[in-house]
Amino acid sequence: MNLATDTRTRIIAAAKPRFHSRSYANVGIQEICESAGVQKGSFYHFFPSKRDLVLAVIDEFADDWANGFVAEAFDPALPPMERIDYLVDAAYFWQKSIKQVHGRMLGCIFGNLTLEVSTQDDILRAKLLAIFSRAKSRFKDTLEEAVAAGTIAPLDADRTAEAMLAYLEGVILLAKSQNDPEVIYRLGPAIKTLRIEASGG
Amino acid sequence: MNLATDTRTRIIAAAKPRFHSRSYANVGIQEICESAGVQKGSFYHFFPSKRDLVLAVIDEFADDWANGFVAEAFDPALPPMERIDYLVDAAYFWQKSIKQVHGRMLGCIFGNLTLEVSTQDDILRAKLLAIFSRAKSRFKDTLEEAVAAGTIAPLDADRTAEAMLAYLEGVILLAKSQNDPEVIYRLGPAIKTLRIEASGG
DNA sequence: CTTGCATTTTACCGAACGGTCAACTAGTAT
DNA sequence: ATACTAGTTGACCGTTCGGTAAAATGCAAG
Repeated sequence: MNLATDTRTRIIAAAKPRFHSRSYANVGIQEICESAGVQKGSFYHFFPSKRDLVLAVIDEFADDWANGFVAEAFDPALPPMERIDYLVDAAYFWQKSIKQVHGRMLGCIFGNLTLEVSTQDDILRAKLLAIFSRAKSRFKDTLEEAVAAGTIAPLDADRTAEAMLAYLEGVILLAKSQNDPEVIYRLGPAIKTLRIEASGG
Repeated sequence: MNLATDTRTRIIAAAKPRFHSRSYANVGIQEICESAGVQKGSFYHFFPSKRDLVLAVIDEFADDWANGFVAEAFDPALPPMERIDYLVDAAYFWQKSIKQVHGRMLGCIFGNLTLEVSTQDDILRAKLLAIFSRAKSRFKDTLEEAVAAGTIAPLDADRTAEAMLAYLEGVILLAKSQNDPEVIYRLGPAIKTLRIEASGG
């Protein structure tokens, strides 16, 4: 059972950087198996299909984030709006370090996959949507706390949270198009200028 | 020559909706040829490679936009900031009509392709980057005009333009993840709240 | 010692991939 | 009439795709 778990783990570990740096369609199962030192038959013992693999990969990336930068950024000890700054900074430094190692800016794997597969696979789309929903909730809670603390004027926290998430994804997209993480540094802080007013009371 | 031009045109016409609704890697040349009623050998008479086809497809989409909604939106007769509203509205209505016909929100082809291929093909990335650069310039000119007219307070027009473009792409990404163009309607107008202050005078 | 189960190996499937090639057709210019 | 050229055809290349099936292996419980 230890070995088995290890095989599954190795498959996911081999798949993660590949899906991140290329695309879903462009990474083959054979390549993943070779890199993980696993036979293809073994692969299909653990994953019914390629889609199930990418589902597991998405979960791992989400966990990495949740336990890493996101946990640091949304630290209740920080003043609410500083958490948002922290998150943007984290995205910047992460992309920058990836570029230093890999030579390219890889962007956000959730955004990448969303644009590639969400018209073709509703299960994948739903999974990605759930990730974005959680992210939005973090922003929303933070905004509500900031309003309660009087740090910012009252607003529609739900919509503004969604807008901020959109902006962050858009900034990373533009940065990827320039292969330059400095775009995040340049544009990221403006996330706090986004506002959607509360409607009707 | 008329017939030849027609073949090339038919190939591009067949390719456009496919690249838009699926992805670069997921659309094969064979499928495009079948849909266009063209033999594969004929395809390679007009396009040296698949990449050259998608380059031509990108150009056509860019022309469609430039001659369509963009020309309407950035009408000098409109007050500057209303042009930005117009563009967001245009994106909304376009995505909505695509969804009505196609059943799905397809998003922005430039954003889609950027996230899919820009780590794998620098020529495609450069082409996409050029498209984004032009879009940014439109925003920038508009912002400068608005500042000159006193409609908005002075700001860093270049960076704010880039931020607005990023936001628009991000909103479309999020809308695609929900397969719901209403996201654009909901979040789009907040584009005007984005501001990056001019640095150092 | 044996049964049973999880895991692994190996060979294989049909289909699709991007791209090539030589032969052929048709129109045009000399 | 002939030569040249743009366009078209259809067969073909080797490779890779996601996925399957059966046999072999290892291990643990009865």
